[in-house]
Amino acid sequence: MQDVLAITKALADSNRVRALMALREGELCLCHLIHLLELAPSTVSKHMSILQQAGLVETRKEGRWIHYRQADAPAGSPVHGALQWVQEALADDAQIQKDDARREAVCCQSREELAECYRN
Amino acid sequence: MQDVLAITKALADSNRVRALMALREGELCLCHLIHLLELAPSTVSKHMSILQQAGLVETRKEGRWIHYRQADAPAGSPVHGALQWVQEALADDAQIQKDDARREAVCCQSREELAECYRN
DNA sequence: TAATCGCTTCGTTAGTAGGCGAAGTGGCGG
DNA sequence: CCGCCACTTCGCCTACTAACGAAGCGATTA
Repeated sequence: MQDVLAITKALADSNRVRALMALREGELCLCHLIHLLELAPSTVSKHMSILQQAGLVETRKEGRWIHYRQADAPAGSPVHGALQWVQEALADDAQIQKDDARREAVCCQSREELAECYRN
Repeated sequence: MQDVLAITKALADSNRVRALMALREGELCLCHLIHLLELAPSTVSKHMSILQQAGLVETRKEGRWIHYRQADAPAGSPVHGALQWVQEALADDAQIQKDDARREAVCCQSREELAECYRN
């Protein structure tokens, strides 16, 4: 029960759902997600931590960057089912499509542009 | 997005999940659910209203009783997918199995026993 | 038609969750 | 090894949510 509730609670916030959907087509590091969601670094970090606790997201450390990706849980597991469900349910969502476009732009930004969010 | 969030928020509370799972094998009226969850009538009413708003449950009015049942949403819809997912994820859950046993007992209770929750 | 029944709505209270900025942590580069 | 960079943790504030009892509402029963 607790693991299921961790998943549903993680999915019960629009910013976390947007972040999770942004990871559909490959991994992103935190600064990408900060730009995508337009929230403070500490806020996004907390959101990703909640997604990770629920098992929906995994991380990969590369130097001082942390790359987030959707978890590749075994088929039939609650996490796998939840990821399948949310992606199918939001395939045509307007906000997600806006984010997809923005994701492209953000990924093309230079390291300097991405780092601005930490300095201001 | 909003409809998906309504579903995940509805599923992000253990009492609502328990109520929803109790409706797997047929409809129940509010007094049954009150006994099952051991909460105040107003609280259970609110929970069921949230599940209904999310489209996860439907109601049938019969006299002064309101029977709740799981929604039979079309296959492929977010609601259908969510119901499938939660039932698969919690098939072997300990709390749900306890509730299943309790459900049997509650359904056998007389109308007087069921009505006590409104009087005390 | 008056009383009762099953449920809902209202108002309140306590606990939780999301947001931010400031300070802390650990890995890299100069 | 000193400072910087990407990220996390902490402390605080605001807003929301779950819980309850009391009062209200529509439908049935007496």
